[in-house]
Amino acid sequence: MALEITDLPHPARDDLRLTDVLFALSDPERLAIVRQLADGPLEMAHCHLSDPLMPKSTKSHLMKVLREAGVIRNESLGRGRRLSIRHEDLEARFPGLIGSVLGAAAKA
Amino acid sequence: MALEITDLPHPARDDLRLTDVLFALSDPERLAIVRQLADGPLEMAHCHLSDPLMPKSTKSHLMKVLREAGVIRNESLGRGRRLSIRHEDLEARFPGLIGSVLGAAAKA
DNA sequence: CTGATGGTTCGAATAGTTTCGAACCATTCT
DNA sequence: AGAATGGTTCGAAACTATTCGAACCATCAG
Repeated sequence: MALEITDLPHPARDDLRLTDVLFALSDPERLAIVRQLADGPLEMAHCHLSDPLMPKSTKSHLMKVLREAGVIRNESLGRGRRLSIRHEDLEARFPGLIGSVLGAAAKA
Repeated sequence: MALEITDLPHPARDDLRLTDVLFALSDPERLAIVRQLADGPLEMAHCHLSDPLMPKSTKSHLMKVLREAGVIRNESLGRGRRLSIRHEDLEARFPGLIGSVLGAAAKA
């Protein structure tokens, strides 16, 4: 029996902290990831970064920050991972926030 | 003729960057300051921090981060300084953002 | 002018974040 | 089972942010 990497820890809805969410979204690379998820879940392998040569450990770390802040969900799917925005949880705790961030990010 | 500290540099509306704004708001102390300004401008001396013993250089630095991100305005007024949220500029560039952040911060 | 009040700036120490290779885990395909 | 694909974790180096004292600037009161 090993470490069960398959299920990564996600904070509960009530444990989401506004400042953590804002921090997670305050990095251009992470914000770009969230934008790609705006239209629905994506497999991590199909989620690009600005630099396609970026090592996978770096990409994984970016996802970790977003996940630990409660912005995204990261589930095992087949041999990869499926990423999605935690819309309902975010909306319940911080109404309108993710929408205005995505709206503002889209304009640029 | 000295350095004219009286007028501090503020970014122009079109130079505001979403990630900088989110970063500025991602610190609990800075977010608390912005909340105090939500109901209108305040003199810096009347704007409290969680720790009333915090040195003024630290307080000044927190204000600087908020100002350089374009979240607040910091104007000379009498012997002190008057702080205010740059509502119009923020609303023009990132509609709904500051409102949802303040709304979410208020619930707690 | 002098002193008191209110803030900014600078520099240095501390703390936290990011980056990335190496090692490892999990699933699928042959 | 073995090999390939897709991700996570760990640790160390590089970078960035925070904290705070000391020095300084600006305005007002006497």
